[in-house]
Amino acid sequence: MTEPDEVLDNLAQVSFAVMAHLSQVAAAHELSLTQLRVLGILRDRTPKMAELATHLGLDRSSVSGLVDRAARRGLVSREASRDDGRSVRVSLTPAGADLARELTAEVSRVMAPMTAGLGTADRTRLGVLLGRMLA
Amino acid sequence: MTEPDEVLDNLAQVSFAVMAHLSQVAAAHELSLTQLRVLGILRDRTPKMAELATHLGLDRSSVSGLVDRAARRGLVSREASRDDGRSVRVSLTPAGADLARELTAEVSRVMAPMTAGLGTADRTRLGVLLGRMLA
DNA sequence: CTCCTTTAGTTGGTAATGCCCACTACTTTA
DNA sequence: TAAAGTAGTGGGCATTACCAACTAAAGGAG
Repeated sequence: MTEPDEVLDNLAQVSFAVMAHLSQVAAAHELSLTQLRVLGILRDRTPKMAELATHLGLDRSSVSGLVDRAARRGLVSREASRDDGRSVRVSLTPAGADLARELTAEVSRVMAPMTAGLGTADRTRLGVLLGRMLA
Repeated sequence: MTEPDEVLDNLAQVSFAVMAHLSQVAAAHELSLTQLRVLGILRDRTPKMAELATHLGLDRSSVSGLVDRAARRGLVSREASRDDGRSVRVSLTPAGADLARELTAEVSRVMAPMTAGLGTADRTRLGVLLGRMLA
């Protein structure tokens, strides 16, 4: 086969499409893709800055500014950790949680067409296969 | 079920993992994700600036600088279109083509572990399902 | 054939991203 | 208690990507 690898190629292609959709939703709310991601992460977590950085695959200093800007918009807040005077926990504000919910719904809506061509069974199968890749 | 949508959720998750891998390969060669993408696109195309912009989902002005920087590194070149004195065609230089090949191989290598947990049959099935989404 | 409009691309200005490095402040270890 | 390590911030930098304004080249209407 001359194919570099069809699965990986398709996977990359689809991933770019997903990113385009996510960026679109983010942009519609004046957010960057990273900010959208932050809100998504904070939906079910309250990490320290360093943990958030690891999660995002970014430098700590990058996350500082990121959280700064999100905080300035009233979407997240910092709370000093009581057990460790150095750390800071980041969490969603009520407004941030509202926005996160809204974004989640909108992402579902925007991404839905991507799997529209698959039948119910195939959709499920895809979900399982993707889930297996995350393990 | 409280799940918003497992398929889409997994898809987004996997997509971020893919992006992380691609970014990693790009960074190893002092390239941004977008630059990597440009090289990938130019592997089998010689688009005009506007076409490249559409393909990337970026503004024309963004692509100008992008191509500038890639050209400064000797990876791509601009050629004036003969039939339309306004357009410019972008193509890979030999060095750019070499790098693109190398990047392709490296991406395959880096991404391979993602599908390692799937058997041959499931791998193929996944490829088909993803391919169907691109149609 | 000349105007007028449209299209292709670049430039300049701005905000955000994300890196590295240096720094402060608080822990932990020795 | 001193030294080493860890958490987070801030400055400096190049890049990214937007918009708006611009130049140059086609295309259309009269």
